[in-house]
Amino acid sequence: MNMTPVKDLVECWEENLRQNGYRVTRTRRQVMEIIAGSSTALTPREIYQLSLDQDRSLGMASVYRTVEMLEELDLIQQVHQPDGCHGIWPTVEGHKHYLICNACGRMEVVPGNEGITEYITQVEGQTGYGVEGHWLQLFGRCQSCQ
Amino acid sequence: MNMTPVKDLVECWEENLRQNGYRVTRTRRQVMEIIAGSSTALTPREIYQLSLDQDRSLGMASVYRTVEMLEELDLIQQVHQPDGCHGIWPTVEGHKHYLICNACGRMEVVPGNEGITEYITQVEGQTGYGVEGHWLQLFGRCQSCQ
DNA sequence: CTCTTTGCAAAAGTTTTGCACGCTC
DNA sequence: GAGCGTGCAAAACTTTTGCAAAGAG
Repeated sequence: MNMTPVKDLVECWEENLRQNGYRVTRTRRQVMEIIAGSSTALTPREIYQLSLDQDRSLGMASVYRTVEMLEELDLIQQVHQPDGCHGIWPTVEGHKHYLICNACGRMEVVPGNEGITEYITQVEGQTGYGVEGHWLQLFGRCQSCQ
Repeated sequence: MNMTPVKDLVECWEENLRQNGYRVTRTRRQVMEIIAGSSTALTPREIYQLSLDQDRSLGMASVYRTVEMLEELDLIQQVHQPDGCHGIWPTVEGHKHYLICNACGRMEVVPGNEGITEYITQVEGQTGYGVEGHWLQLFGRCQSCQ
């Protein structure tokens, strides 16, 4: 359901970096490719570990700094996983509904629908809150883990 | 919207501890009261800090151990907050829909509705996933922060 | 060539663990 | 009283920071 090819996503991010005055370096590209190419949400440590398989490995500090920058540009975000840990995942425009497999960790993005919008309006009326954003995560088993 | 008085909630937890063979100690009661009495989700450090105001303060290790035990018994759970940090919050039976104020951090629990259930069925049909659980968090501003 | 970014290593912060003593049951 | 639970301090791990050297524009 995540239709964007990795390469396009990384190129889009690189463009975003340039426009915001950041340089596009080998290190940053490496981090972006690992995040964009993963089917699970990764921790900084996992990004670092994955870089060890490549011809040039990253420094932990650079992973943290790059992740911080990407978060600031709103290109990635942290998601909460069933085990209570954070993971890093590309930001998706519009509704943020994630579908996460409890067995293999695979994550996908699913579109929202009007039912959710109606529900939010209903909650606003009942509570007096002004709802500015929402975030839905569904946990289950993907087809291959059933 | 959280109707359970703190005292009842803590008593219910204590009962649960006993039934599972855990002892009810002063330390554990103190941690439970802090968590149950908070209107925001707390980190272990915050629980520890709050205990410093009391006549007897807790050890960090006991906070971690008590939190771990309460999580195991499914009496509390970690929630993801707008700033990306974890916080500890009492588990609510049934649907887990949280409403969090972006300004003051106040958290409330809101009931679900059929719109959500329909939505989930729709996603299952479209993706082939078996959805076992879901988790909705709404972010906004509570009445006093508007 | 300038000035940002990197990797290393050290520092700061968080979480876990071992152990002797204290407190529930 | 028996044995679980506590607090302390040390260890393990995670995240941040300072700085000289490397690399992008």
